Amino acid sequence: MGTRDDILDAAAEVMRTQGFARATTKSIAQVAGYSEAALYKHFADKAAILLAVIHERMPELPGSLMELIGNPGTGMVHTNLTRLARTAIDFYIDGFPILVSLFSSQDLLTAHRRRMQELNAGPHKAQEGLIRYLREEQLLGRVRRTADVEAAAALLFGACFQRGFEVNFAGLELSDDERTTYASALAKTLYESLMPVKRAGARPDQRSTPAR
Amino acid sequence: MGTRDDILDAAAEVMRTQGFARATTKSIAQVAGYSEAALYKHFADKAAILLAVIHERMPELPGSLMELIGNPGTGMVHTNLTRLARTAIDFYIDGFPILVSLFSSQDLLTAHRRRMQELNAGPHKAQEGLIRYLREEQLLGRVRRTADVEAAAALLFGACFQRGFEVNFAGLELSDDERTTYASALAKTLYESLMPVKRAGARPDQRSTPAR
DNA sequence: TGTACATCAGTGAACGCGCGTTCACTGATGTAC
DNA sequence: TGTACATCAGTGAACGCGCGTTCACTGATGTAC
Repeated sequence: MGTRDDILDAAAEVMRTQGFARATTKSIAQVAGYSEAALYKHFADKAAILLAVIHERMPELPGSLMELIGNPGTGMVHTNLTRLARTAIDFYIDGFPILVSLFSSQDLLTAHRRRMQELNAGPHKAQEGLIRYLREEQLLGRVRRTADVEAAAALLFGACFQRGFEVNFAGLELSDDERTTYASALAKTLYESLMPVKRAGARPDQRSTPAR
Repeated sequence: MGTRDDILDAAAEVMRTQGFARATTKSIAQVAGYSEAALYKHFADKAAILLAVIHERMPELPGSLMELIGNPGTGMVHTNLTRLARTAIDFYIDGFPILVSLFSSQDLLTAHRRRMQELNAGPHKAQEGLIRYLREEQLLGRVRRTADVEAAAALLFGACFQRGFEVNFAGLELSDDERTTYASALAKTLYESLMPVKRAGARPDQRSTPAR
């Protein structure tokens, strides 16, 4: 492990369980099991600790997701979306407290923004990945040509994000099953707007587009 | 106006522009144009100020929305959803900084949760409103019987919520037009999964349900 | 109308406290000869 | 192998500062007679 990791773990835990306001050097040091002075052997100041937590202790939308998205044409679209939603729900539930702690301090937010820009990273990257995936499925004829894949991606990730908020807000504990069920419902409903073969009897978007 | 309102306005502004960490009694008093001591003539302590901001200065999902939703069968469903999304986007963009400041302090979050419970209010209420609206449209045959209206509501509000996050995170300024365009894209894509007359040529949910 | 008093929104200055940070120090480990 | 010194992770105690809060006070406004 190492002291540095202990400190980051402790800071992440305090932020998650107590909130930004209680994430003091004292409580971080106490949870980590070191003196406050020890923090300053490893970090320049408190802001550096918080930034490091945000960069190094945010859960990741794991590689498996990108793998999935990197292989369009395999599996059923609907199933792939379910798996993706399931992953995103976990990500947002776990990451939400740390993510929003950024808004506690404008300075922190600005520093983080700059770093994200330099790394060309950020939460939007996952969404772009999904958009790219859906575009490729469009080319393969497994997603309707006229579908607005950007809107679809925003809907899916947005619902997962909001679920993360709600869970943290209400202090819920969701079982694996509940998460999967929710992911599946989202993916299924969304997929109904993406399905290729379809005759719209009603309002807009009448062009009938044969798949492929 | 009155002093109390001045104080709440000032606190809301500081929270929005500087974040929770800088929302000190000093800066609130300064922005409000009163002494710090004046705050304590109107509020028991600082926590009471922050809670009052959250309760009284959060934007509202305005009555027009509930009105809209209270009158199913009028207007086109797709148009109604666009209007709703547009309202929700404004709401979340403006309210996000204040909403997430709750997570800065566990105590604040707990106090707010209790109060919301007592009032039987909260952000989920809007979502329930949309669900109820969609159910009525289902009865009217303007939304497919087999549609999962709960998932649909989660998708729509979730996307608006996340947009609020992104805008605040990146410090964007969205014009009215951009907001409307975004709302319309979301509503349109979602509506495609809700449209009543439809023959699915592909995977799941094959029951062909004649409207009404 | 004038006088005496009550009320009350708001203030300036001070309070103690806990914060982030620094400092001189310790003691374990490594290294040179 | 033993001795002398260097390095470095970690500490206990102290630091100044800014925080939230309180206090005795002011001065404008209202009220009784």
